[in-house]
Formats: sequence, structure tokens, C-alpha cells
Amino acid sequence: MFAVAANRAAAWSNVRVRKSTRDRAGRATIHDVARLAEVSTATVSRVLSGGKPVSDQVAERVRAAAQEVGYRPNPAAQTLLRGSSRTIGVVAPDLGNPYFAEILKGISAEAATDGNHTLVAGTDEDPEREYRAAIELARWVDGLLLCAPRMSTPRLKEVAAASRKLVLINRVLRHPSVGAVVVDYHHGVRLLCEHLGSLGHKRIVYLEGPPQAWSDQQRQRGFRTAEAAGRTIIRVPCGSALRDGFNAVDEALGHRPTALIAFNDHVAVGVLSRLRELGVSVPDDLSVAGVDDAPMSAHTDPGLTTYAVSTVELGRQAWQHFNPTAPANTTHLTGELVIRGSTARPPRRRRTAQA
Amino acid sequence: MFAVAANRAAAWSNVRVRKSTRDRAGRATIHDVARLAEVSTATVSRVLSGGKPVSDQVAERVRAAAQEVGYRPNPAAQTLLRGSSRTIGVVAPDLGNPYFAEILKGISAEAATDGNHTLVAGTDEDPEREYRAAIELARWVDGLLLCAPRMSTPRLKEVAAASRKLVLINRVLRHPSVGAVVVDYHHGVRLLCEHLGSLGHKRIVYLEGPPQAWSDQQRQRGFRTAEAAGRTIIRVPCGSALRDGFNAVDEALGHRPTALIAFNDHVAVGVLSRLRELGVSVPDDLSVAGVDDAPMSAHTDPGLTTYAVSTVELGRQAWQHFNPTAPANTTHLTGELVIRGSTARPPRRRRTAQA
DNA sequence: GCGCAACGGGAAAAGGTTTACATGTTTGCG
DNA sequence: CGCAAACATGTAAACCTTTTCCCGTTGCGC
Repeated sequence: MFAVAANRAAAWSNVRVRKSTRDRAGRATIHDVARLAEVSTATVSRVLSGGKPVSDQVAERVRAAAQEVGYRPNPAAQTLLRGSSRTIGVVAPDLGNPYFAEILKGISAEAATDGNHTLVAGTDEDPEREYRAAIELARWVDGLLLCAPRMSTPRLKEVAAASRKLVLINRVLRHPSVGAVVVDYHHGVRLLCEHLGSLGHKRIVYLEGPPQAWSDQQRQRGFRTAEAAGRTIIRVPCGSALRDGFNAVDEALGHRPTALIAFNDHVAVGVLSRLRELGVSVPDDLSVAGVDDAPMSAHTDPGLTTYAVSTVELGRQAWQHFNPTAPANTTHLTGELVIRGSTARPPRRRRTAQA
Repeated sequence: MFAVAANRAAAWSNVRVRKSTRDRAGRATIHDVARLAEVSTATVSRVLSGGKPVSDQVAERVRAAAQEVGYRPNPAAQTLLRGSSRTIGVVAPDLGNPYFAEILKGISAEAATDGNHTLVAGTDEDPEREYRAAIELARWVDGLLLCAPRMSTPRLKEVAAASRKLVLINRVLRHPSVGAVVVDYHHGVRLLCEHLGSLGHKRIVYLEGPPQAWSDQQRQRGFRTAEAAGRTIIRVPCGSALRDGFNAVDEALGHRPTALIAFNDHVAVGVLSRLRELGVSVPDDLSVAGVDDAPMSAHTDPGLTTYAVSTVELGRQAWQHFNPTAPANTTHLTGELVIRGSTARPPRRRRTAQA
């Protein structure tokens, strides 16, 4: 008996004593609202979150109380309970690349319309950091969007296993429950090569992207098709950033091409800049083309011929894949050739000079 | 005694019966690890998170068990308990603007080195959306970074009150606990005006930024100083995006300026593009300058004269302000003039044409 | 006038982790 | 040899919200 009584006492002493229950950040909790409105916490929750039936009178009192103490629910508690954070994670190799910036912009806007949030990580093209960021983010989010991931396939599968829902942009993975949106770069490169070919170009330099990039491999496929059709493609290692393009120009020119295709528009902008420094005129001395149709590509001098695929569409499609009912398949997006001032007929002189 | 026994029994019946405790996402919980390693959950936590003393033998067993079931702690539960999400929120008017993209890149990289995350929202220059995004984000994050916020001061104060820690970029707010990093645009504009003045420019158009932008007001101050020194400044409403610059050119040219200063480099790129279409030569017919030194500004044709402030430094300083020991003050950053090809002496013809 | 349905609202459990406190064991010292 | 201290480990509360289950009241139909 004594023991029981003691237990009782102990239990009682544990009863909440504090007048006002404030969380670590000093914010009001649902208990504060409940006490002020003289209802239970359940009712507060019903009024503010659930659409459950509550009398107007009580609802009004609760709302007033919530307003007064400035109550806003603790998202961690909500997440813990409902098992969903209403957040998606986005990982991109380079947030400074306008192409990814545009995708991020689209996705985050799309997510926001449904009250979702966007957790983002840049990886600076480092596959190791990319993997770690993805695994870490997977803990937090309801879904993970990997833009052009550079990590190996086994690691990608690990990430797929660690995340509730995985969506890829410009990469494919045979795996149940992984959706993907990919741009048909094979098609894009063929279009560009045909365009340059019809202008009379024979020697085309391709500034390669990062070797780990799936999308580079797709472009390479396109170039092999072009080679099979008799064109000469010279490959020069480059990268995906503006500076990479800038730096690769000198080596590229060593191959005496009449046209150059950059891995993407961002790279192409660097190329144009370096060519200007060298006094090489575009398109008179050298035709230049890019891929992606970045926002600035219409505004370079000269305007950049490129393979355009709408980032808006890309973002929307990617978002669709997060829909729980969406099938785990791969959406293929086809772009179109945008011809601007940076491509033209090859110079006459070249032929005589080489002869 | 009976009562006690009954209590015991009741207690026993409350013991977790489920063989494997899996959370909603089907992931293993700390209980699974504890059961497998035959220790308590407290010990598991100590091994994996806390640096508390645990015998090597047990620690090894726990680690093996965690590995086996693929355990990773539920961040919502951790956040709920420790009251910190190790996440900061970033809000920017336009994620597509390379300047903000660069800042985001810097901050998110900086945050990641300490194991922090970055929650981001773009607002498309809409003060209302900006306010809502900030208030919403404030619930989740340990700290909030507002880039060039456009919302009114009262609302900004509300956000300050709603967030645990608020840091502003390019905006000031008299408020305890709000830190800020601002660029001295007054200085920048003066430098640009002096530069153009020394080249002989008399009529300068300024393409104004968004009226709500604090940083635009600072620039305006700079221009008033220039006017006091006898220069003629013509203001043309514009905006902060590339397209805004593109669209504002025609009106600007109507004022027959010899030089043009754009709100920022992003706008200036649009300006250069439209000028090219119109056949206006830069800098021969018109000198153009920007502000911010965006990554692409060194690569436009011609290179853009601008007021440069390092986004890296900006990001680092902003991050410093999140340090709990950091004072809630305003850090002023001073940039420098970067003279590139887009500015030169005004054309001679202009004078004769006007005479 | 009585029974039942409908409905508003309260009590309490659940969700996964950390940590203060309790407990039990071992070691070191007097 | 005994006692205290140090140390490893377990127990249970706490974090805050949602939701299920239950109870009490009201209104309606017979």
C-alpha cells in the first residue's frame, strides 16, 4: 500500500505545473491555445487543421485564442505524426548553372502551390558529395529529385532504396518506383549535326561534358550516329561550366574545326567569350552551337543556335512524377532546333588554307 | 500487494509486442536496432548520436545492428526533441537571377559544411508571396535568410518576430536580433557616375529596379549625389530581370542618352541584346554599365563595366550572422569598379546631331 | 414520452528520439 | 576486506501534434 501511495504521489508531482507551455523557441503550443479557449487540444487541432465538425462558437473562440498567442503548429510534431514532411529535396550538380537554376525555380514554384517545400543541395559536380547529400536529404523529405546525377549506378540504387520516392532528371535507372524525365539528347545532337552538315560543315568539335553525366553519353551516341553518316567529330574534354568552355577553346581551335558544339549553353557562353578575345569571329570563322536553350542564349552575341527543351515542361513533368498515383516510368522529352546567329556556312578561306 | 502485482501486469501488457517497429515509411526505428543489439534505445542513441561513454563491445554490436537494419534516425523526432532542425530558409525574389543563384549556392555550400540544410523559396518579385513564404518557412527553420526582400517594413517586422533568427541581404531593419549584410550601392553608383563622367558623359539613363527594393533606393541616393554634382540622370522604370532590361531599351533611347546604367547585370544583358537588335553599337554609340558583377558579365560582348561585390563574401558574411554569438548588426560591404569594354567616351556625332 | 441517431467535444495514445535519473556492477583505496 | 566512487546501462519522461475511441447531449421520429 505504501508503495502504491508513493507511486501516486510521484505521478501527481509529474503533472504539468507550468502555467504556459512554451517550446524551445519560446513559441506557443497547442496547449496554450487550448487553455486560453477553454477547450481540449483535440478541439484546437480540429479547428485549425482537421476539417472535422466543430460548433461555430467554439471554433471562433479557438481561432481568437490562437491569434492572441500567435500559435502556429510545430512542423516537426506534425511530420512525426503524419509521417510526411510536405517537403521534397532537390539535388543539382551546379546551382550556378542557369539551366538547373531554372529547373529549381520551376519545381519549387510548382511545389509551393500545393503547400510543399523544397530542400536543396548543390554538389559542385562531386559524385561523392552528391551521394551523401542525397542520402542525407532522403531522411527528411517525402520525395527526392536528382538533377543529372553523376554518381554510379549502384550508389544511385542505394539512394533509391533510401528514399520514399525518387525522381531523376536526365538519367535513367531500371528500378521499381523510380520515375525519370529525360531529354532526348541523341535526337538533339543529330539535329544539330544535320543543321551544321547542311550548311557545309565537315569538321565539328564537340566539347564533352562531365564523363559521369548520363546526358553526355546520350550526346555521344548522337555523335556516333553522325560519324556513321560520314561526318568528322573531334572530341575535346571540357566540362559543364562556363569557365570550362572558356578554357577548352584553345585546344579545340588546335583541331581546326569549322564548327563547335558545346556540351550545353552555359559552356557555349564561355566559348563565345574566349573566341572574342582571340579575335575569332562567330559565325564567320567558326560556327558555335549549344544545348539546352538557357535563358541567356537568346541574348548572347551572336544569338546561340541550340537544342531547346522547355525547363518549364521539364519541371512540370518531374513534379507529376511525385504524384503518388504516377507510374514509375521514364518520360521522354523531345526538344527542337533553335537556329540563331551563331551558326552559318563555313568560311571559304579555310578550305584554301588547308589545301 | 495485489494492487502492485496488478500494476506490474498492466505494465507488462503495455510492453511493445510488435516484432518489428517500423515507421510509416517502412524504415527501421531505434527500437529495432535496440532489440537486435540487445540493448536499450538509450544506448543506441548514445552510440550513434551522443558522445556518451559506451563500452567498445556494446558500441560495436550497436553499430553492426544499425548497419544491418539500415537504421537512420528520424529527423522529425530529433527536431521535435532538440528544438532545432539544423536547417535554414532562404527566400529570394528570383531564383533565375544568376546573382541570387550564386548567393544561394554559396549559402547552401556554407551550411552543408556544418551539416545544415537549406530550404528555399522563390517569390517571383511578389511581396505577398514573399511574406507568406517567409512566415511559413519560419516555422521550420532555425534561421531565415531573406535576400533583397520586397515586403513592407511592418511585415518584415512580423517576419522578424516569427522567426528565431533573421538575416537580411540588401535590406536594413532596425530590430533587435536581426542581422544584415548590405552592399554599399550608394558608393557603387557614385563610382559608376564618376567613371562615366570622366569619360565625358553628360546624359545618363538609369533603368530603375523594383520600387520596393531597398537596394534601388540606395542606388537612387547615389544618383541624387551625382545630380547634385551637376550630372543629368534620366530615370526609366524597368525591373530586375533580363526581359525587363530588354523591354526598357526603346524608351531609354528616346531620351537620347550617351550612357546607360542598368539596375543590375542581369538587366544589362537584356539591354545589350536589344541594343544589338537595334543596331546600336556598345560602347561606340552608347556606354552601358551594370551592377553586381554577375558571373556572365565578364563574358558578354562587350564585357560589362560594373560595380563588383563578391557573392562569395556576401554569402560568407550572411552565414556568419547565423552564428549564435554573432551580434545583430549590419555588415556593410564595399565593392569596386570593374571597367570592361561596355563603357567608353561618348560619340562625337551625338553632339553635332543634337546641334 | 421514449429510443435512437447524430454530433460536438474530451481523454489518451501514438509517433521516434534524446536525456535526466536510477540502478547495478566493478574497481580502487584506505 | 569493506566502502565509495566511477562507470556502463536501463527506465521513463518529454518534445508537440493528430486521431481514435469514447461519452454526453440534443433533436427527431414513432
